[in-house]
Amino acid sequence: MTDQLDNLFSRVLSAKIFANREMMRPDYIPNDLPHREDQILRLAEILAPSLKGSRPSNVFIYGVPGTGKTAVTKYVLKKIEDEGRKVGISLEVAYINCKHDDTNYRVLADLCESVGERIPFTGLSTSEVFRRFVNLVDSSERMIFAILDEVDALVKKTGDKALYDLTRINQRLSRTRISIVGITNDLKFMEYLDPRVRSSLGEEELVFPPYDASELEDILSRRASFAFNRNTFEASVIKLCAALAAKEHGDARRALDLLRISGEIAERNGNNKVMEEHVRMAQKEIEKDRVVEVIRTMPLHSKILILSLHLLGKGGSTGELYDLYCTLVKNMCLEPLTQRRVSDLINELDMLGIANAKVVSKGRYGRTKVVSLSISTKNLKEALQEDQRLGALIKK
DNA sequence: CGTCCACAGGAATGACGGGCGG
DNA sequence: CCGCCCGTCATTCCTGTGGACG
Repeated sequence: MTDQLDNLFSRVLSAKIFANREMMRPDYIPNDLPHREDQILRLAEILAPSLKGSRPSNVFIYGVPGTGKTAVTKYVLKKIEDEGRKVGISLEVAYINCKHDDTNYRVLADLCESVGERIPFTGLSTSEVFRRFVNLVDSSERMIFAILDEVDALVKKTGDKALYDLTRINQRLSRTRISIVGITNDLKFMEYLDPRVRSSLGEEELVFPPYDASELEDILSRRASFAFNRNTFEASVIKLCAALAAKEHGDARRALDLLRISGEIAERNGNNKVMEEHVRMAQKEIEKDRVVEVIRTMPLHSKILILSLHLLGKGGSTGELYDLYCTLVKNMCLEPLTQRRVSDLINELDMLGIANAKVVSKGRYGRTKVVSLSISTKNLKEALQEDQRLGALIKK
């Protein structure tokens, strides 16, 4: 054992692939954002009036995941903050990820906290938090930027009340000004909104197009030239990562993850060069980790449902699936959920990409949803192995 | 061309637990 | 400690519907 460990340590220590691994992490904000010059300029243009003490327009930013929306926003606001400090204007930036904080309450609570007020995790009414926020913020003169990242998650879940309140907040403030930057992955997001919110939130709009393969390649090679040591990767590796990510809607985050994990795999294997096969392994690993992690943390009934899906083999109607699920549940001496609830669970699985669900009409023999599992048995096994009873039921 | 199956999926409501102010 | 408000999960009841069959 000691030998093996020594061996491992020496391999890790002698690995010379990464020069600066931090730069490959998804939350790293680089100093240059290639192919986003237009957006940077445009956003800065919109927000710059804050430096002269007037309230900039609210901005709305669209773009599919991994197109640099968050990075550009953070980058520009950081520059503006710096500049504000120089000219002696107090600017505050509240960054809120609405996917993580997807209730009106938590968004407000986060806003409060970012201006320095501790708010109980729960317990107060939402309007009380709102009132506190207004009072606090207006106690002195300042400019606040509220960045609502992935704001579509919030609205889809709880409606646009919070947004409405926020857009109207300026009318209740006498000294402080708030400007809202909304970021969304959903291009049709505006349709969900109340027209009043739409017009005040969308004073300015900014679209981030997806990166194409050559842009991704450029981004990757720039980043890699800092993060990796010299001569540790082939140009073809970068090309492959870019191509794979371009297929996933031009997601730069995905591309960077892919490259980083490829590097890690190469390092783990004791190679001193990243090869194409490492990239392919990395892609499998990313997918596996995602799926396994998601399933592992699911509630029991969802797991049983997945298992039923697996046992059903190649697709089945909700009716068949529900029957199988019920017998499985009863065998475990549990009460089955209603069909209605299961229907929601199926949709959830579909959203997560674990299952495929498609409504099919069979004429007068009804309408149903044909569901099938879209993950490999191997990954399923790994995800369910913690639960003996479920794991044992997996087919060969 | 109307019927009618086998569900989809919306709305309302309830049970429950966490966490606060008082 | 109680009462309040919250979010989450679940149930019940319900209306809607694509298209093969007759």
